[in-house]
Amino acid sequence: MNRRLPPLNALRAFEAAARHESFTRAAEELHVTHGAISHQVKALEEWLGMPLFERRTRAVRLSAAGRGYLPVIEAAFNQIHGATVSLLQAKSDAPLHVTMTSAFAVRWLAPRLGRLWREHPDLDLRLHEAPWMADVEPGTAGADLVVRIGDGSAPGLESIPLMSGTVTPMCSPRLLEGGPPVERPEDLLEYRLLHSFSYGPWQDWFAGAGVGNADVAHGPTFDDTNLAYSAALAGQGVGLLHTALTGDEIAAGHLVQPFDSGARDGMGYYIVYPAASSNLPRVTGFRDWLISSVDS
Amino acid sequence: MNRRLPPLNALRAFEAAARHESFTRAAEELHVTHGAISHQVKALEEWLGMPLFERRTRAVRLSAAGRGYLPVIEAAFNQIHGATVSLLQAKSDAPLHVTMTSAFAVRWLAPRLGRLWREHPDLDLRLHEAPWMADVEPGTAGADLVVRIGDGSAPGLESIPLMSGTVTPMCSPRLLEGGPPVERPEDLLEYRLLHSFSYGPWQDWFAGAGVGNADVAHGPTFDDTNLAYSAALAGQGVGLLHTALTGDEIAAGHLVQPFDSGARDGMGYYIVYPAASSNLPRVTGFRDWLISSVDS
DNA sequence: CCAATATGTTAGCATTTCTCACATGTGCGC
DNA sequence: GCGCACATGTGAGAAATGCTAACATATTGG
Repeated sequence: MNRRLPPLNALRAFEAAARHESFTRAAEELHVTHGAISHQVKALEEWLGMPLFERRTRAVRLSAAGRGYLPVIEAAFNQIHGATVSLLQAKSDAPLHVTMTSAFAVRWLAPRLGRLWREHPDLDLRLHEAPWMADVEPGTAGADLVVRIGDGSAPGLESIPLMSGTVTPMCSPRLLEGGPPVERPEDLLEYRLLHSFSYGPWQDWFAGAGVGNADVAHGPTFDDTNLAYSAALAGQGVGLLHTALTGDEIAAGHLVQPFDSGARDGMGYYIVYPAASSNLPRVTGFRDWLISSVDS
Repeated sequence: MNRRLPPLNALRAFEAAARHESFTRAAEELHVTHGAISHQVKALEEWLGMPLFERRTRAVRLSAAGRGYLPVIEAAFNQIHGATVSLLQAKSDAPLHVTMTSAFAVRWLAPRLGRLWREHPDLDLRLHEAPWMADVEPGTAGADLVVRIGDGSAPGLESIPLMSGTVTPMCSPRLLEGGPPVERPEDLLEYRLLHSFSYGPWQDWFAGAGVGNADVAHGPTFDDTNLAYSAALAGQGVGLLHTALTGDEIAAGHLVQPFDSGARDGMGYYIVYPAASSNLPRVTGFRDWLISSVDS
C-alpha cells in the first residue's frame, strides 16, 4: 500500500487549531504552548505545500483549502476516539483487577474496605499480590491498576502519587537495646535482616548508604511482604519497611528507624494504570477513592 | 473537548502490522526496522492496557481486541489519506509553478526545453526567477517546485539531488593575464568582484576560505544571476559561479577556476518540493524529467 | 540438527517536538 | 493618540520520542 500520510501529530494540532480557529485555545486543549501549535501547523502547511490558515492580525482563519480539509480530518479523529473508547468499554463490565503488595493490602487497604463497600457497592474488586516493588505492568499482566512503590516514572502509563514516604530500615526498639550499637549503616549487618522475596532491596539500600558490597545474604526471606512487617514488630530482626505503612507504630514507639531516611528518598506509593483507562469510570472511581482515603 | 487520542504514530504502526499480520512487512511498508514496529505496538498495547496481538512463534495474530479495533483505525487512516489526496488534486489542474535562478534557467534549462515540450506536451509550465540561493519555500511562496543550490537539507520537504558541484570563483583567463597574481584567496580582492543581488555570497566564500573580514563591497551587483555568468565570461571580473553550469566553458578554456573548489563543497543543485506532492503526477513527472535530462 | 525466519530486547543515537524568551503587529480603552 | 493587552511568529536549546543496530530467543522445515 503506497499511502503517504501527513505527519499525524501535526494533523492533530491542525485539527484542534481549526476547530477553535485559534492557536492559543488549541494549545490549551492539547496541553502545550502556542508555539508548539504554530510550529506544527507550519510544518503541515509546508508538507502539503499550501497554507491552511489565513493569518489575520490577532486571529487565524481557515483558508479555503483548510476549510475543506478539516471536516474529514475531524471525522477521522472522532472515529479513532470512538473505536478506542468502545475497545475500553468492552473490558469494562469485567471485574477490576488490582495488584499491590500484601503489606499494603493488609496494613492500609484492609482497614478501609468497609468504606469502599459502602461507597462503591457494585465494584467487583479482585486483589492480586505483587512481590515487593517488582515491575508489575498493568494490562499486559492482566491487572487494570497497580499500587506500587517507586519514583513515579512509568513511561506510557499514568502514574499518580498516592502517599509520599520512603523505604528505610526499621525494627523494634527492644531489639536494639539488647544488641550492639547502631551508629553507621554497616552496623546493621550485626543484626538479623528480614527479606521479602530477594536480597535485592537490602543490597540496594546498603549501596545507597555508601556500603558497596555488603553481605546481606543471611536472615529469613518471606514470600509475603506483610510478614516482614510483622516480624520486625515482633523484634525478630531489622526490616526494610515503608514509612507510609508504619506511621502509627512509629508514633506509638513500637518501631524505630535507626537512620533518618535520607537515602532512597522519594520512594512513595504510586497508582499506575494504562493511560487509556482515564476513560473508564471503574478505574478512575477506584483511583479517586484511594486518593480520598489517604487521610482517613 | 475531552478526547484523549492514542499515540498516533503507534496507531499507524499497529494499523500496518495488523493489515499484514506481520511486523516485518509492516516495517517494510513504513520504511523502518522491525524493532521500531515492535516498540510502537508494545507502547500502544501498554497505553490501552490490553494486548492487540497474540504472539505466535514465527508470526503475530490479531487478538480479539485488535480484530475489532483494526477496521475503524484503517478506515480513519484511509479517510485522512483520501482527504489529503483530494486536497492536492484540487491544486493539480493548475499550471506547474517552478522557481529557479535565471542562470539555471538560461544556461541549463533553456537548451533542453525542446525535449520537455516533446515529452510533456500538456505541461503548463510557469517559470519564476529566484534571487541567487535565497530560501525559496515551495508552497508558501506559491511555487510547486524549486530548483536551488544548497546542501540538500530541507526539513519537512522532499529534497532530491539534481547535480553535484560547488560554487567557486571563476573568470576569463585573459583577465588574470593582465592583472596581479592570484595565489591566495585574498589576492582576488585586487580584482573586480561580480555580485548577484547581495554581497553575502562573496563574503561567505571568503569566510569559508579563511579570510574573515574581507571587504567585498565593491564591483557591480546584478539583479539577474545569469548576468554574473555573462560578465565573467566577458572578462569583466571574477564571479562566484556554479561548476555544474560552467562545465563546457571550463573545458573550452573560456573560464578558469583560480582555486580548486575545496571550500563550500557539496553545494549542489537540488530539486525541492512539499512531501505531499509525491502524489501529484505533474510534479513527479517534471522532477523525473529534470533528473533524466542531466546527462543529455 | 542446522539454516532460515520472525519477533523481542537493550542501549545509544537521531529526529521530532516542545518550551522559553523575545519579536511583531494591531485593535481597544483611556 | 498612546500604551497595553492579546494573538501569533521565530529561533535556540532542552526534552521526549522514535529508530537503529546488534544480539537473543524460539520454532519450523529441509
